[in-house]
Amino acid sequence: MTAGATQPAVRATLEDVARAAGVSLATVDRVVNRREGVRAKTVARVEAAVAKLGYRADVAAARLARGQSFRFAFVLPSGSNSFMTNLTEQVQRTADWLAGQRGFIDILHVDVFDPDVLASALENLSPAYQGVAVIALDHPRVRAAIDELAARGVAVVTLVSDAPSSRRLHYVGIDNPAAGRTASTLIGRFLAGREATVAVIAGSLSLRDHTERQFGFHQILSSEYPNLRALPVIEGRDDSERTRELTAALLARHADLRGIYCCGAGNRGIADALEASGRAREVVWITHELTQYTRRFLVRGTLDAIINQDPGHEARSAARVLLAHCSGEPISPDQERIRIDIFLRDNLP
Amino acid sequence: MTAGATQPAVRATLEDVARAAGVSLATVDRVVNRREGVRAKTVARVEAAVAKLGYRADVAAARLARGQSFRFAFVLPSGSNSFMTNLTEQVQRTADWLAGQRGFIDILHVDVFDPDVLASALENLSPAYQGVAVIALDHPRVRAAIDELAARGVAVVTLVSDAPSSRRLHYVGIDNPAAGRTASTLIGRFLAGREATVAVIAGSLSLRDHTERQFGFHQILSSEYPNLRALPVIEGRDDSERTRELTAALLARHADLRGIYCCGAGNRGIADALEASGRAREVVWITHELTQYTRRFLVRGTLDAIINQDPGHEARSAARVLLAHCSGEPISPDQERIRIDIFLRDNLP
DNA sequence: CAGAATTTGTGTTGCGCACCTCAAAAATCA
DNA sequence: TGATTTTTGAGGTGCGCAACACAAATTCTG
Repeated sequence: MTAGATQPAVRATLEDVARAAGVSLATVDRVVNRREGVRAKTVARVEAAVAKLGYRADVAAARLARGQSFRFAFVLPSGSNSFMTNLTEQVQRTADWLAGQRGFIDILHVDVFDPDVLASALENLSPAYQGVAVIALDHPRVRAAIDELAARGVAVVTLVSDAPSSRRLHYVGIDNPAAGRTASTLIGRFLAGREATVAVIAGSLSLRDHTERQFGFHQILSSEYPNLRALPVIEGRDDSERTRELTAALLARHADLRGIYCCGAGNRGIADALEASGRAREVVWITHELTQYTRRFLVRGTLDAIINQDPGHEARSAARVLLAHCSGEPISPDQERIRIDIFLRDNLP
Repeated sequence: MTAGATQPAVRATLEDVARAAGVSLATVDRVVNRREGVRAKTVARVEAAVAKLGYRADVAAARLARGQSFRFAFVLPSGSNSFMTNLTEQVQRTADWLAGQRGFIDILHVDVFDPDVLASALENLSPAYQGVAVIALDHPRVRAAIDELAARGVAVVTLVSDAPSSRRLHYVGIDNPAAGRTASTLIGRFLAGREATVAVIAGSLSLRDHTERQFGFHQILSSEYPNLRALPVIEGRDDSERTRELTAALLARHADLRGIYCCGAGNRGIADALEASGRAREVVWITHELTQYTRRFLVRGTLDAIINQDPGHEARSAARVLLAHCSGEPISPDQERIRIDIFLRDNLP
């Protein structure tokens, strides 16, 4: 048995460092908090002592002494599909957790799909907030509102849907073109060289994430799977009934339809149409977001794979990024990277 | 715009609760920390005040006042493949993080594949540790060692590899049979009904996780894909060279070999053999764990999918579970559930 | 070398809580 | 009713650190 670097049984305090460096507490404080007025030589002495003792500030004590607290706003959609409901619940849980860390989250519900409404919600946000997480829209007014918040010193993170050219601090969400490519590869591989027609159903092509997904999807489909022919993208407006009708029409018109990629919501409509047509098993259907419904469709075999982003991870990540930024701490990029999950029937959580 | 429940600007303190309940600080303290000697009526009054003010103990202040610190041992394998190297690095990072929370992690390197060595390492562990995370072996002596630790009041979590019938507190790792089923579905779907032979390569069938994976794999293969014929499991001992030879022999002997599932290590050997045979593109190869090598094979197209467990998540989860247990806090199960990641070329992180 | 500027030391306060002691008040019992 | 037990209050201490004021020591300037 080999022991790794064994740590001291109890942590070193600022006083230990002061003693070891032969300086006073105040000087150590000046050094560790990077204040002015300490000679380079003394700084070096203190830093040597810090390194030697392995001193690390006790974050609990530091936060307590600083007495700082944080207030964040999460701007979420008011009209809600299953995914957004999940997300809201996860944000609520994150808020409970953060309340123990002197952080407060207010959840504001807004019609985030109307750029003007969203923008004015952001513009009229109470100045009490040090940070904002928002399901953004890639629209000039929204971008301007985000930039203005940033200019006021408010940390803004975009959640799930990005506003790439804005001055937001960070984007918490998946790489949507990559998600589309993933869907394409799954359909291409599952169809394994067979000649067929493939349909793409989006909620709306004015939503940046849907557009990016279908872009990635078509990119791979056309370059890697010449045997597959993609139909023009259909917009189901994330509405189940409308999506059902569109899907039924597609199935009726195209006897060789073997693949459906849905890059938005409205999955219940697709499931209904597929099951009614009796072709559920021969059509490879891939969609986004694990919900109680998509889970059921996947288990039943109507749905072949789910591409998912974990709302719990996203909520926590947004909170961590805001908190870290406001307390001047670094973030660890690979913990905050939101993965593109693929769920088959067998690896459902 | 609708506002959710807006929280008070600044948290309520114990004193606020005392004032609101019309009792003294000491009594509030007795109630919130569940000490003896308070009348039921008073308890109710205090709890009502707590609820009304939304009081939540400031974890920073509480930890500071309690002055408690924790010491955990992580028992990791000394001989190391890429996955274990990654895991060790992630544990190291977790240790850095935990050091700010009055938690200390010592990493002990042990030959975890020898039950006797592992068991005696656990038996001889310093009593200074309140918690242990261990890559377990499902073996009577190891189980006994874990049970003894648990009996001594040490919290034990198994990491990556479980010892199911032991008295460990928690298992941090994936559901291995489900991972095997996932691999089976991927190979079955990618081969899409074609008649073919499929090989399974394990490190060793005495490793519980490898056995469970191949069990799940065969379960689905035989029930769902009658067109696929599985060869007897081969043991590559997680050694690249040996695995290369075995794979080359398989390829030479079976002209209709179209699928390989590797549920252990030795992937470099498989890649070499596949590429040397010129059949890399026609054979569907699925393996475990994202490493620098498997990533390269996947991008190149030799490998078709990676089934992964996130070592960073596992390291942090183990630490969180130990910390929560030792401070009597609850854990949130779905944050601690380790997912079975599927990586294709397109959704690599 | 005096005087000014810079650097360092001493000391204090308070963050919110846990934990302790001792006394006072209230409830219970005989 | 008085004696006993139970419950409550008041108050203090310290955890490790940040933040500040002010004095002392050191260095630099003319």
